[in-house]
Amino acid sequence: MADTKAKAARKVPRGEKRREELAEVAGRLFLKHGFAETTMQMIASEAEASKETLYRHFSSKEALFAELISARAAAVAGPQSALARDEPPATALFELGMSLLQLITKDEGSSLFHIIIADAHRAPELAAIFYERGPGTTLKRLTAYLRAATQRGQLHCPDPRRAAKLFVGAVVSHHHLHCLIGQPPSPITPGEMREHVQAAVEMFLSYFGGGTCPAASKEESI
Amino acid sequence: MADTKAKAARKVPRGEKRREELAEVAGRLFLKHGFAETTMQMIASEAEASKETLYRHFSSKEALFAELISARAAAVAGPQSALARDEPPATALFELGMSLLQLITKDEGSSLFHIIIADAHRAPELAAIFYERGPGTTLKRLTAYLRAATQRGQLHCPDPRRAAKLFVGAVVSHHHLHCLIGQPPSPITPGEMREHVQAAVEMFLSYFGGGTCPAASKEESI
DNA sequence: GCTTAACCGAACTCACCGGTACGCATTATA
DNA sequence: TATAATGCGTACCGGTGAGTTCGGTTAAGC
Repeated sequence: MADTKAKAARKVPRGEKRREELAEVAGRLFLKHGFAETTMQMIASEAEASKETLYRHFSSKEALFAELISARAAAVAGPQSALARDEPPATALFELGMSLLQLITKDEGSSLFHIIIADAHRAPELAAIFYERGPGTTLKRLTAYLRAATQRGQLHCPDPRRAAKLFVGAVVSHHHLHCLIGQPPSPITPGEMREHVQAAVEMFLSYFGGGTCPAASKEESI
Repeated sequence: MADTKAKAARKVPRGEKRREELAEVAGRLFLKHGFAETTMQMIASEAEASKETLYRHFSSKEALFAELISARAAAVAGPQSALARDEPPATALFELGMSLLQLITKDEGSSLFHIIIADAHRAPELAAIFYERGPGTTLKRLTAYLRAATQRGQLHCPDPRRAAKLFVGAVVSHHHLHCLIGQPPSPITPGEMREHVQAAVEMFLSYFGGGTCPAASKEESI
């Protein structure tokens, strides 16, 4: 008798479990539609809950949003394992570039950026958290890697932080803008992605390379 | 008798003049607060007008927004005179980079980007117009310049469009992100800006340079 | 099995905003 | 000076969404 209706079979969990369910649904909707276009009613309906339950677990829409977004901010830092493994520059940079580009063009990453930017004026502290955990962390890791590689003699970066900005920018910028604005025409093939990253790596190494790169120019090696 | 009250002195113009006033105020507010956070009442009050006057001149909020934003989109393409003058690559790229960076960090440019991105989902056709007149135009001009310079033997860019993306990205990306997110810590000094652009130019020329640049590497000059 | 806390649905308050209507003042023009 | 257009202030309509309330229901713990 409890199973006759299609959706009646669901056993509704209580407490923490329910909270997590709600959070998961809310996160999905916020990423998909943005803050303003997502209503508390939408979240409740999608989770087959009532608004009261939602408000019992989260004090306000603002609080819910902040909790979810800041929890996901770390995802934008990506794995970047190649930097940690101290691979040679050519492979480390290539791997980093690819993972960044994939992150940005993937739905989740792009949406997160999109939302943070759209709501930066309304929730600046959230934007700061996002930057620190995401792009800021990436930049710091790459800077550290470049500094270490320079000390090892693999690279020649007198200002590793600036070099890091240049590399990341060259790899990411154009496609990032396209994703943020909503690119209809160019879905970016994997092959195109590899070519772009490869070109950025070669350009970078031609200037900052210390000898490992075959096409590197040897200026005065002071 | 008409001058006793502080604001009573103002002679309110009619017709096209009034329309331009309203448009100017609306544009300022839209750029400052975004589409959703700007109400028609705010615009009317700020212009010392009434809502009815506003609606007499503009059919809807949407139409007003679209008219203003698309009119300003061209501003993001910038002057880029150095490219047109066929200057040597080192100076042309430096000038372009500086003008882009100034544009992006300036209030107006940054806000325009911000709004377009925030409302890309609601007004995709507006985003498309913006991209085409702004960044798209810049990219096309730079690509054309790089191709011409390659034919002149000043550069070696087998794929000028990709090279253009790499250069623009390296110059712009990091600071652009900061401005979009709302950077509290780094207002960017003019000196820092020059250094950054200079570094990007040198990196670019070390890979794509054809001989004019003093620090350029000479590979095979096919 | 009984109690209790969590859950549900639905209706409600409150505020805000886009857009409209109306009555009156001001200005340009003939 | 008469007239029509334009502008102003205010009140109003319709809709929407955040957050609350309440009576009834369901699951978990003892």
